[in-house]
Amino acid sequence: MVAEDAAASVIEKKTSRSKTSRRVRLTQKAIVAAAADLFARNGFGATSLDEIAERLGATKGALYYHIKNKEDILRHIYLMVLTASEEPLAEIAAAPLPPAEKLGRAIVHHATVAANRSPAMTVFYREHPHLTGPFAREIVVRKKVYERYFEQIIEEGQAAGVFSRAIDAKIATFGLLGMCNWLSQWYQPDGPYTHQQIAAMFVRM
Amino acid sequence: MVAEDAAASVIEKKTSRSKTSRRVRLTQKAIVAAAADLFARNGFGATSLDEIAERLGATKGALYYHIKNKEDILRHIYLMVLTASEEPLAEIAAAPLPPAEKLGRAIVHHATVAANRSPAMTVFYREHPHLTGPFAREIVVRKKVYERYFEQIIEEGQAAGVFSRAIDAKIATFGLLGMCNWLSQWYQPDGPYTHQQIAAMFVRM
DNA sequence: TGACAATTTGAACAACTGGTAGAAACATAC
DNA sequence: GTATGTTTCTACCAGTTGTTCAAATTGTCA
Repeated sequence: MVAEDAAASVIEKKTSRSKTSRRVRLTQKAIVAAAADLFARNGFGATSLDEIAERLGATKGALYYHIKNKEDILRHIYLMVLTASEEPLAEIAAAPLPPAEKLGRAIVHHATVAANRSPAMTVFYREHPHLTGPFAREIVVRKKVYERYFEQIIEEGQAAGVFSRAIDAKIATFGLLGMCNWLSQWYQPDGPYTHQQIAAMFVRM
Repeated sequence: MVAEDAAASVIEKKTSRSKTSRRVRLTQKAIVAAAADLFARNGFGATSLDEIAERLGATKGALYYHIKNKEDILRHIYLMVLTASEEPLAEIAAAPLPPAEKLGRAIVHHATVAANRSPAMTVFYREHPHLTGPFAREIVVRKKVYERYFEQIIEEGQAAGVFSRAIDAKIATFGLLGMCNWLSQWYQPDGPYTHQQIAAMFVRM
């Protein structure tokens, strides 16, 4: 019944469009945002270009003026997430701060990205098998670089004697990232805690 | 070219099969296992029944003798994961142990499931939107029950004064589960650590 | 206004999808 | 051997998919 309602509203849009004789203004950004939402909800393989176009009040053919193909949309989602994640983390890692403070800020940053870009983030950690060619390899590399920042901060802390050496830095990194990434699966902005509060609890852990 | 090779090998199989006049023996278990692997790799929506049949050296039509439809396969994967997860955790939660020991065992158990049933586990946390009807609701409920066990153990520990009250039990649960679930994304059985060792490190965290 | 570029449409396409029906191959018991 | 029930194969259907493209529409600016 939800699907029927959605379909009905689209028909409404279409008829009102033909009345006012106005067409929709598409942008690459809007396409990527709508697609991220649908990919997160239904998966890349199960989302059709028709659905994406429908949500934007346009037709499938129009999409191809702004994007190369379906995978191209996915590529843009990955670039979006990466550009929002990498730079701030690199700054934190390079800042002249004690390791504990660095780690805290890094976790807050990552949790913020996970909470804010929720749909894109969900896609990011789900649909990488659908990326092909050199771009797929690039993403793997950049993901590893990203993880490496956390690892280095933890190693720094261990060398300085503020973090326990009982836990391997790699495993600790995966554990921390796992906690944060899992956020995008359950976090609701209108819940009892903000993502900053949650990040603070993670830091304490 | 990969697809062509695969197609070629199938033709080979078919001809050799008709030569030796032997057909494949299918079981529901084998179908579900093969499907879990493909779903984990390519996603539910992007995996066709032809591919599943191909991997088993059979044809699509034969699958339908053992399963009701495509979603039915997904249902079996979910039941597999749940039956392997629920009972042991319930036992741990009910055992007369100190909360710290309970939590440790629960984490080890969950990490073990995440590491062992890796493909099924990946599917479990990815493809729930493709479950429909009452079964979908049942899964949500059983997932929540599962999480509730962890929450209760933590609350127990907080009441006994062994765990810090600074962290909300719900958030702590999501954090711990996040760490473990993330395992299925990166854990390799031939890596430097066993899943027990990793679980032990998580417990220490 | 008119001309030219930017944008959208709508139809067509080949390939593929989940699902079905009935014939064919098999195993088992007699 | 035949008869019977189980399992797999082949061939097909109707619907959907990503992608292309000429034609139609809109925006822009002289």
